[in-house]
Amino acid sequence: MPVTDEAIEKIKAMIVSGTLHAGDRLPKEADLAAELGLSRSSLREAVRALALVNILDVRRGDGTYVTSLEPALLLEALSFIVDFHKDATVLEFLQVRRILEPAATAMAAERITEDEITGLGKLLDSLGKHPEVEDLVANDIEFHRRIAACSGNAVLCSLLETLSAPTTRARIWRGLTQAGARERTLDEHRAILDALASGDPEVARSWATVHIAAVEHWLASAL
Amino acid sequence: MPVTDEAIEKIKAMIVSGTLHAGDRLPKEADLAAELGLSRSSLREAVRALALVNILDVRRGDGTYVTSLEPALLLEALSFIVDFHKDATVLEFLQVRRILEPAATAMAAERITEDEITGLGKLLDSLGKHPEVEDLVANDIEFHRRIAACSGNAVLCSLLETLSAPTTRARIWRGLTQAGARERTLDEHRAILDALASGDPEVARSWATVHIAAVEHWLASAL
DNA sequence: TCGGGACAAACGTCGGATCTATCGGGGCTG
DNA sequence: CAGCCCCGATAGATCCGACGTTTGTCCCGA
Repeated sequence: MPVTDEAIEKIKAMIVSGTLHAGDRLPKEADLAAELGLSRSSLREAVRALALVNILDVRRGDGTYVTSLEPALLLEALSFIVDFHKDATVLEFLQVRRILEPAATAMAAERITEDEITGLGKLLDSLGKHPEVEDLVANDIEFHRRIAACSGNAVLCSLLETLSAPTTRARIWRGLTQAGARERTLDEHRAILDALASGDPEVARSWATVHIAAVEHWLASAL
Repeated sequence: MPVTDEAIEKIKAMIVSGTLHAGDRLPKEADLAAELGLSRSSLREAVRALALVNILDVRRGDGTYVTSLEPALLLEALSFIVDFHKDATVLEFLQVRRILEPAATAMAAERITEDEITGLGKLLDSLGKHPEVEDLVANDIEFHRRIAACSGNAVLCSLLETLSAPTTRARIWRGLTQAGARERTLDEHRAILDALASGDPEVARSWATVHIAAVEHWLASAL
């Protein structure tokens, strides 16, 4: 195994074992390199790799730190990976989203607060009656993101955020080509919000399912 | 932005835009470095980072290649990230798994073949009446993995595999401490298999839910 | 035709030189 | 005395050039 890979494993082990805690600062490159028994160049490769996946945070002129290691931060790196998937895989992502989103919405229905409901209402209101497709989709994403946040599960929330991204283009495309898609989206968002407001998980779940299935079916037939 | 990050973006762009296809070989380090306008050292950092997330495959003495970019391969990198999550987050992962696994099982019920059902039966039979906990958990993981594979959704399958890993220790711990947990697991696996064999998605889904909820409830009370 | 060995290509590792961003302290100024 | 500015120390950023090691290939001989 290359020394660089070894270094990655060692640093990982130091964090997982608790030798290094979240937020801790690593020894400077030269020292850490000596400690791990490799050159600074090789160590830098290891550090860079860990920085790409948000494990380490390198601050030029300051030092290298372990990040907070929060699920949201680490799962964010997943979006980098997802970017490499072409349209052919989008349908699979959408199917997974159709599984997670209704569940998250149902969970949110049981935990959401008055303030959050009010905020969601204002969010939907901020779009006019006849919004541009891009604005509609942006609003769509924000709407679902906030609901996911109310599920109380950070992993679920981050995962949904990541999975939603690659379907953005598909949603815009649909809004542009399918008649009635915009109105339908707006209506369904209202319905989801109503279900959340009345604290009804099952109705919320159903509307979320319907909402995403609409995109999914359109996409499946469009491909 | 550091030149290394730029290089990462550029290589990523080359792949996403189609300039580089899956399986393609990259120019040798020296040439690519010159092409991107940076030193070999910096380029190597970029390449190493992309290799960590399975975008690139570096073969010593041969060259650097773009991987197949299959969802399974790229999502595999997620496990590296998941390793950093401590027990506190395991419950959240388990909750997500409780959402996905029943859905995957239900999907599998509609697509599974006779051969696959037979194979699953043999898998369960391969455990004796009173298996060791480690063997039971290994069997458990394989059982669910095969079912997920039958869902026909590679993204879902990889995601489940990744999410299942961090809950392994929890499952072993449960098997060791909770009376009747082993028998219960065996019985539930049989029930899931029966539901799959009869091609009944809803029953399969329900058993899968029950199966995972059992672990979840135990873990929630044990923490 | 098959096998082995030598050669070349490409990645792996190293050490050091130089640049630059950041932080913190000391001194100047109001 | 408080606040601001400048400067030096620190630590990462980048580059360079050299050498080691592995792998793939081609050629030659049995």
